[in-house]
Amino acid sequence: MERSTRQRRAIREAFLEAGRPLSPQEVLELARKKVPSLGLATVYRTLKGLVEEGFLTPVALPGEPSRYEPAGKGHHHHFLCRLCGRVYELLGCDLALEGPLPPGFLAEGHEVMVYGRCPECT
Amino acid sequence: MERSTRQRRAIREAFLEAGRPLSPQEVLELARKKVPSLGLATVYRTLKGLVEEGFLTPVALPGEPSRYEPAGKGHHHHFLCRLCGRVYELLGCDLALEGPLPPGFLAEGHEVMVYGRCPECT
DNA sequence: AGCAAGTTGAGAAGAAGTTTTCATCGTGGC
DNA sequence: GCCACGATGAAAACTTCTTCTCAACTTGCT
Repeated sequence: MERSTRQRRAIREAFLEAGRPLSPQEVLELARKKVPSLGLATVYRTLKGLVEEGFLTPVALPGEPSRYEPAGKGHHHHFLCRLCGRVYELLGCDLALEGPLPPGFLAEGHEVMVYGRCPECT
Repeated sequence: MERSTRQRRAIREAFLEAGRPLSPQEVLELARKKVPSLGLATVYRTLKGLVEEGFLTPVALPGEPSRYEPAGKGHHHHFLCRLCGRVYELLGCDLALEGPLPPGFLAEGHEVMVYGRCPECT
């Protein structure tokens, strides 16, 4: 059976409190505020479990370690701050794409990444 | 001084003939048709050189090894075939984004990846 | 409280892509 | 054609991220 441990609670809370996609390293740092002894292996194990159980979904980015965010949000995209490396969620999607493709191509989905500076790094 | 070798010519030609972004592995396979003894280390060395000299630019994608494409093209995006893994260039950019950002965010650029099936994989 | 079984932390190990090492080869200037 | 020096190929090493191992610890049930 799956147990509720201090570590798992701390990791879940980290996501709810951060309100943005987190990398395993960020999860480690945030959750250590509550459970200082927390190890990286536990973070990875727990992330894996939370993805399988449907609480989180992975967010893949080019040349960066994956982030994770609470699942169940609608279609949206992300913003990566070039200074601090934090990822934020962008609500909605204005992309009217998936029409002007060359013949023979069939679109099944898309990802948009916006790069720039976040409010913290102005 | 920088020499013109069979290997480097083969790698350059691979890009001109492929007409799409190539991964180091793809470069190896294509260029080996002309220089069968070609090694992966040479591919990486040459790619690095071609990027520095401005002939190629890297194309980073989420969870995939970087592709490279001839530099100097205008702003455009890419299509990744989920079956064969090939990347194609999409001309133009319909993205009217970079306006509806939350306050405090400053956009400096963006990337769009479209996923689906390419003509080869229908 | 007692205990079986799941969980944890630290370090080792693994995976995947990229770079370095080094002996040998090839290019281009003379 | 000669030769210095850059380039090559194969394998080892390296990076970065992720997973595994295992002894020690917790949790949840009784």
